[in-house]
Amino acid sequence: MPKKVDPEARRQEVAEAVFRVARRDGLEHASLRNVAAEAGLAIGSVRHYFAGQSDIMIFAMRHFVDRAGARLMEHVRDRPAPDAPPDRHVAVFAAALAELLPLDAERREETEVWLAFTVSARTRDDLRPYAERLYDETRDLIRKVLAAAERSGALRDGLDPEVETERLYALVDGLALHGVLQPGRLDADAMRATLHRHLGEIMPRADDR
Amino acid sequence: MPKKVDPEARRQEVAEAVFRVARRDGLEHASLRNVAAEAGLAIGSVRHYFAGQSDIMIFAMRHFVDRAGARLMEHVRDRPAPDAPPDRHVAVFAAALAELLPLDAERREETEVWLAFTVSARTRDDLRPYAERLYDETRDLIRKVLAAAERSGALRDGLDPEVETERLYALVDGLALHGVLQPGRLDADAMRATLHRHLGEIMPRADDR
DNA sequence: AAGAATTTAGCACGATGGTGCTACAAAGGC
DNA sequence: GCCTTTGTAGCACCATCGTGCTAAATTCTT
Repeated sequence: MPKKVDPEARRQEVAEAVFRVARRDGLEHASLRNVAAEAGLAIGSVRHYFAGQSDIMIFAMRHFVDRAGARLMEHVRDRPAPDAPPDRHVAVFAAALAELLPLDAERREETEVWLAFTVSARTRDDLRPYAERLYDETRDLIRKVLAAAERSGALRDGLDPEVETERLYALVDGLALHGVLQPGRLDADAMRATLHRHLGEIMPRADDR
Repeated sequence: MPKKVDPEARRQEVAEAVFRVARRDGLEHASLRNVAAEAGLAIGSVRHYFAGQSDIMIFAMRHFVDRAGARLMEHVRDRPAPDAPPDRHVAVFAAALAELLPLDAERREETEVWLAFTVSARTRDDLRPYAERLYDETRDLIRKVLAAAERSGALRDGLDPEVETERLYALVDGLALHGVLQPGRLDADAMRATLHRHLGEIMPRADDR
């Protein structure tokens, strides 16, 4: 037998190459040849682990959604003790939401990949299920953040949970979109300031202006 | 001479064909051949009005930005009399911002095209200037909306204009993004409700819940 | 009616893309 | 040492794409 190779690890390496190409040149340039070159592999080698080109895309997107989704779920676990002061809660909420913004290099990369895939999925049936899953999971995270805020007493009274969920979700994704598309006009500090402004408004005791 | 043809009108027809292809199949499928077929023209015919493929893209995006920008600017003109009641002002603001959301078929189409171009411009130097222009113009519209709200007395006191501009802008674009990418999960009413919720918060007298 | 310019049509070439298929290399079991 | 399995490499084919170029069709002007 040849070199022992973990096929799953190989596939993930290829997926990483897809991400790099998508970020640098756009997802439309993630051809078999370009991806193989980016991964430092021969075309035939890549094809040994994937049935075809669309399988690469599907795997890459699934891999991305899995990773991002898992990391989001960690934030649902790592919530502070119920009797912690509201300020502490708000800080944890802000950290969870910051995970969705391109605030540093790593999260910028992830946001760029997210945008490429999620937009592509609009016109690609084979990718849409994963985009929907990520959308639902993210929305769920935000809903849970708001629910936790309410339980901890940090949240303002009289807010409609559904509307506030969509409002916060839209705000975060809008910031992410702007941060990725116009990096020169919206830097990390501005994104943070905007997010904190919003949180300060719906969680008045944490008004940190 | 052959049929008298207005070259500019022809170019715009081609641009419209680009929009249709981009919405249906994605901008990456807006090839010379596909666009020509969509426009009901022969390839050579299209090429008579454009120097090359990238010129088509550039013209199409410029055409889109011009149209969208002009329509946005109309809303800056059509503001109510300064002495109109604040509620009237808020209604006008909401109408201006609704122009940016996929609330009906026409604006949905426009939002889909906007997303395709604006995302593509991230990795295409030749399109980026137009994306930046549209970004700036839209941000300006929102800044002006907030400034007008302040003058009319509808806006809450003590708000930072820059932060509120970015917050409202991110909210609107986030809603537009979600509305276009997840049409089944965020309908027009939900978008309207979310926008009005936000406006009601920063313009307290128009609280329409 | 004739000529001329504009518009339309399309061939041909090279580049790039996905994919079927074959050939070779490597390494563990016998 | 040999064979079998797994991984690597790549050729060949067809489709699509942009583009240079040529040719035909059309209709206005004279």
